[in-house]
Amino acid sequence: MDYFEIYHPGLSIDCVIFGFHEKELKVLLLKMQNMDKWAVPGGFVKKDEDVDTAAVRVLKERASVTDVYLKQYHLFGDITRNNSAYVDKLVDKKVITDKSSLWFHQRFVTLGYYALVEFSKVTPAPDHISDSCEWVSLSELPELILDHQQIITKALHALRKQLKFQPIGKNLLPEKFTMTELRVLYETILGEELDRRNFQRKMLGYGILTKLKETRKGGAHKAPFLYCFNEEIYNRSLENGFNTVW
Amino acid sequence: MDYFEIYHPGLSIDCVIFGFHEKELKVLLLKMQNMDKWAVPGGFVKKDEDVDTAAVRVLKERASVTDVYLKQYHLFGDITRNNSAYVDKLVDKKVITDKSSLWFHQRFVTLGYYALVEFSKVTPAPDHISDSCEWVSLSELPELILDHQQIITKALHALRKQLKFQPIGKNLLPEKFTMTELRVLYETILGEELDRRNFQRKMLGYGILTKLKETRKGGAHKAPFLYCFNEEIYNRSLENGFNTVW
DNA sequence: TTTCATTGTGTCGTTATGACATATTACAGA
DNA sequence: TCTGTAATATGTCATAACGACACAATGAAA
Repeated sequence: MDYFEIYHPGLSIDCVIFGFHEKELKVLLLKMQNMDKWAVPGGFVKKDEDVDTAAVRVLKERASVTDVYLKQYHLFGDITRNNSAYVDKLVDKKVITDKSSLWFHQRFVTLGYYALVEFSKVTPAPDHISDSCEWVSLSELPELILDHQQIITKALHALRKQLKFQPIGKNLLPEKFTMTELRVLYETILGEELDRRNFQRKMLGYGILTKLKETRKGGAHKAPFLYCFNEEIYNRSLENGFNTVW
Repeated sequence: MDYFEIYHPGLSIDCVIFGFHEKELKVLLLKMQNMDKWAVPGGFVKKDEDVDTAAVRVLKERASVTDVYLKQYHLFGDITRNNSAYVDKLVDKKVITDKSSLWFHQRFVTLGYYALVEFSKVTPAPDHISDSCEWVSLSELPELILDHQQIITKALHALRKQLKFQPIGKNLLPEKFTMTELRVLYETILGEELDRRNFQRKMLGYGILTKLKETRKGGAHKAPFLYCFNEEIYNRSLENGFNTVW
């Protein structure tokens, strides 16, 4: 494969995939073959491809993830994000061929996207250049290549900022969910506890939720009602934002 | 000049420079030599240069603007932003040489920055490849090259979003200003009127302003007090944001 | 049947907000 | 010098939003 023919030079894409499970925010990470460091799924932009399209493709190719909320949040373009040493190691471990190392030795800027996906809909599977693919808690991040730690941190901050004035949850929760599950999602992203009763009042005030007749049985306690998002109002709020803040 | 030697391939930078004058939000535009369309000041990223540094350099080289608030807001990477036709015209008009046209014919993605500057501190002056440089009202934008219209529109939206939960004004207003001047700035950016009295109450509530003893005389009316920003609290609010919204 | 954990709903005092009234004052013109 | 004008400084008031918290309801387990 001749990278130089196919791909836009010096530009890569990295996708921070967020999932929510067991009261924790997780990211989907890959481990390169024979390497001991992890990475966010990434890839390159084809010469005749929109960058947004490339991001969707990368998600699909490298993490088998489709149908997600995907958002461009930052271009990482510091000169210090040099991967020469790393590339040599990749060549050494035969993850990439010596011939293609010329491509990888270029200086790259990388465009960061974050994706919100429903945890249960993703079956982590390594692609042909990774030997593992796993959900990892944000609190237990392993050692990451290059500046991927920073890329994840900045994605989280961007997500928090978005949460402040836009609805969130549609791609992180199953179709039906309880108010508590939604609140715990907010608490997890924000990293702080929210009052159960006030949260409900405020959230219902936005009108983005539809209360269902069903309840979720199973716990040794009163069965909570299920909710789903009102697509129309949800999407309108995504566009216009709330005029309030968490 | 051999662009291929010096610059990072396929990556450009465009800076939307906002200034505020006579109750209007303006942007600084350049007109290329012998061309009838205008452009936002832009440039390329050197191979050994951080993209943020490149943005600062571009501002300085092309618009003689220094000491500004500068923020990266979006990478424009659609394949439709093709400039082949435009480049041919540039060659035709001898704005660029035929030799360097190879560089310009590449597909480019462009990184958008917006800059906030104090109107009076800038003396628009065309650089060596432009034949004019002017402040232009957002409401009276001339015909622009490529997708520069979209680049400006998106910058304005990003600025509005920022305004919603961060202080703004330090780089758009002179050191000392009246409450009315600050409010009119907000009104201009938001595109809506705000209640004079409620604005003052809310703004003072943030604590980012220091009321001065001086007043601005000159009008046939009560002289308004002058204010300046409390640097420390202003900067802290820039970091953390307000927990409220305009 | 009792207990427990968690949910549904409501209250209350405080603060923030939007709408608006009134007093103040620099300058212009009589 | 006095008065009118235009804009500012400051305050009031009713309402809405918010944070803190109380208590009843209910599914399942003991």
